[in-house]
Amino acid sequence: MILFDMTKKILSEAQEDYLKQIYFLTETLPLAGTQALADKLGVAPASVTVMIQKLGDMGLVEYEQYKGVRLSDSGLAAALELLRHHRLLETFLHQALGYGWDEVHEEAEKLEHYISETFEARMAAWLGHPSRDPHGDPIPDSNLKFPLHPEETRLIDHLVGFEGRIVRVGTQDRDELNLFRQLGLVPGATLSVLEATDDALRVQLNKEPYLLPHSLAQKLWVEKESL
Amino acid sequence: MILFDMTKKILSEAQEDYLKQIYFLTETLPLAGTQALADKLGVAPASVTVMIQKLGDMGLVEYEQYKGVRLSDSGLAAALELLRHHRLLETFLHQALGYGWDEVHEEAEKLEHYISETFEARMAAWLGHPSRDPHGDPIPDSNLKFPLHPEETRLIDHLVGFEGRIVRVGTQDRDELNLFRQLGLVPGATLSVLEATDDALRVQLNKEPYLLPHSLAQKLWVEKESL
DNA sequence: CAAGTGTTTTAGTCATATCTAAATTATTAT
DNA sequence: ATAATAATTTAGATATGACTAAAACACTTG
Repeated sequence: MILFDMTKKILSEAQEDYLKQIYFLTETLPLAGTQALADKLGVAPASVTVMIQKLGDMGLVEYEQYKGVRLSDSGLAAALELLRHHRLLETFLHQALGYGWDEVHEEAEKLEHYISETFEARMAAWLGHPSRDPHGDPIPDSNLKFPLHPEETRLIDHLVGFEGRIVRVGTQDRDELNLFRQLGLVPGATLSVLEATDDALRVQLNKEPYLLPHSLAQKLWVEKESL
Repeated sequence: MILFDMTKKILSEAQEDYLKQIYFLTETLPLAGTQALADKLGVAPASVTVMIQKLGDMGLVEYEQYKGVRLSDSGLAAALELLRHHRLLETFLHQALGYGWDEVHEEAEKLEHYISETFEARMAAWLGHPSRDPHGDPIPDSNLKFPLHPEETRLIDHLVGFEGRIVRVGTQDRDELNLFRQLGLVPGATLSVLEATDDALRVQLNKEPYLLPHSLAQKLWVEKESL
């Protein structure tokens, strides 16, 4: 006899934000540390400790004193649900309401906590169930599985001679996004790598050569030109 | 020298909900009472007292002990801003995302607190700056002035022989909305009053006669058929 | 106009989520 | 291996917004 549906979440905005940042930090590291979380969330480390203890009691994270936290299965589901909300919202704001790609993040950041499952479903349908948001970031499907993009690679990993198409611009920073946009470095743009130096990449973009510092090239994902 | 922009509000969801209910209650009465607010908001009277004291300190309401509250100018502006958000959202959810008119209220109730001014403006533009929401309720314009609908009258006030068009269905109750919809009593429908009894109105709607209890007729606003 | 009834306010608690300062644990370097 | 440094946790406080119980006020009725 099921007394409570554990899949149904009643989480506060703060709790969801913690889960989201734990998700991002544990994409690279095995555990998310207290200090790192405090930095990302803009709160004091002591606040993080208290909150992750609570999230641990709720079964959303696995927490080891002085070590760090990782998401549990239910915590991961909550984080992915939130990520789906965020990226669908970004796409919808861009496509339906004409938001610039530098404007979508801030609005989605707030609304992601408050839209219903109905809203999520209707946005997805309106958009034709997109698999990427305006920056090219993948959108988990309604079962919270990521779409497969097996050809996606980091521009920085490629050698001279590579030709392909930008599929993803990995930053949320408005100034940086505007810079990418200014340079034409947006999803769909085609480029080839002309030369690689220690701290930059010379690329050809729409017939024009550009010198692309590693700091920027690092944030671009590409696919080999197919067809 | 202006230190703070008092027009820019940083109100909590709870505070906004109080202002909204004070607004609705003072549409009919000169002051909103503690008990009435408690009922509308689903909280204890003691909680209302504390909150309206705080809103009074913030200059959003005029509060007299044991008498009740009314909105100040800035409180009214905040309430109307919220009402604009709510009704634009209802219209947008209906028009853009295909929400039924019985579904829009609940979603708008939450989102109204969290959308930006940008979102408000883009919705309004997308919709062509509508002056009514899906139920026919008027939407304050961007200066928070209500659109003029001088011909709008209550169906209940009309005599036998009246012919006109429904412009507004004044309820948020889902079951009641579905009933109105079932009967074809929606904004735009034309009807005429055939007969008036003590507790009901016989009306003709799309060639079909209906017996409309006062409890329902009370909630309909109409305009005389122009053109 | 005084008494009783019902509404409103005050007082004291609780839960959430934050903070600072102090104490504790872990890591790094000598 | 120990001492210094850095990260983490605990303890105690604050703000918001809710609660219950008790006190204060206002209205209505005899």
